[in-house]
Amino acid sequence: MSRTASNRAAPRDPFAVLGRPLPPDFYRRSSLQVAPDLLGLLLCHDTVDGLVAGRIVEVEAYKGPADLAAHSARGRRTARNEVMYAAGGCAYVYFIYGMHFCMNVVTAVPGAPEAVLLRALEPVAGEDLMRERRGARAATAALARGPGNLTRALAIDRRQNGIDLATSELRILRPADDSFPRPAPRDIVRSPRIGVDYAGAWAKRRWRFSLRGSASVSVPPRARPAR
DNA sequence: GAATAGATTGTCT
DNA sequence: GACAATCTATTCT
Repeated sequence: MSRTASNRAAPRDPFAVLGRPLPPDFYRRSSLQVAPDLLGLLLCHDTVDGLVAGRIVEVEAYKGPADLAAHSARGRRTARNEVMYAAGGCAYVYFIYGMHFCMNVVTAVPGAPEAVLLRALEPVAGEDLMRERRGARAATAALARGPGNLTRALAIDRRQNGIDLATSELRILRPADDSFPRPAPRDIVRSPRIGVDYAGAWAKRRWRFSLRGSASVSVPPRARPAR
């Protein structure tokens, strides 16, 4: 067959084998609705070093202005969190503790400052590159366990702040492979968010969502039973 | 196994 | 000047 014209014309899409982007409406909902729906999807980053992808297994919803744990609490709007006020579907990346980046998915409609923090992935592609970036000879399940480790394993930093997650080098995809099925509701665990004790009653809300049984979830969702 | 401290800097009061 | 949507190693029990 010599029908190479169309092949030549089509730009190579390194993401195509992994899955397809989500439609804009997926992100234009409350962070409380989007958060559990992100579980099982793929976060992928294509850089000069190679393509890396992981299955999202742990997230947290932040819903300003009411939510006092959110950067947008009480309607706070600064240069740092400005992108939270944009339309859902882009990345919000910020620097914390002098050494870590955290990545969020902006949700809801323009003007509603909501986001979902991505806390952990199970490696799916580019495991060697992830391990190289993490340095240590870490276990596979731990390569992107925890928000700081996730951004480091995927080489995510300020440069990705505000970019579109459907069209950029950093994307979220619905997996094409049947070996990554949509998680059943009973496999989604709700628990309080991590590291927001300063937010009082808001810290007790179970706005963390994780996949039951995943070895990559950062903090065991259930407090250890006392015995 | 649980608790603690140190690293290190952008952001906001 | 205080502190943060963290991680790791170390030091207790």
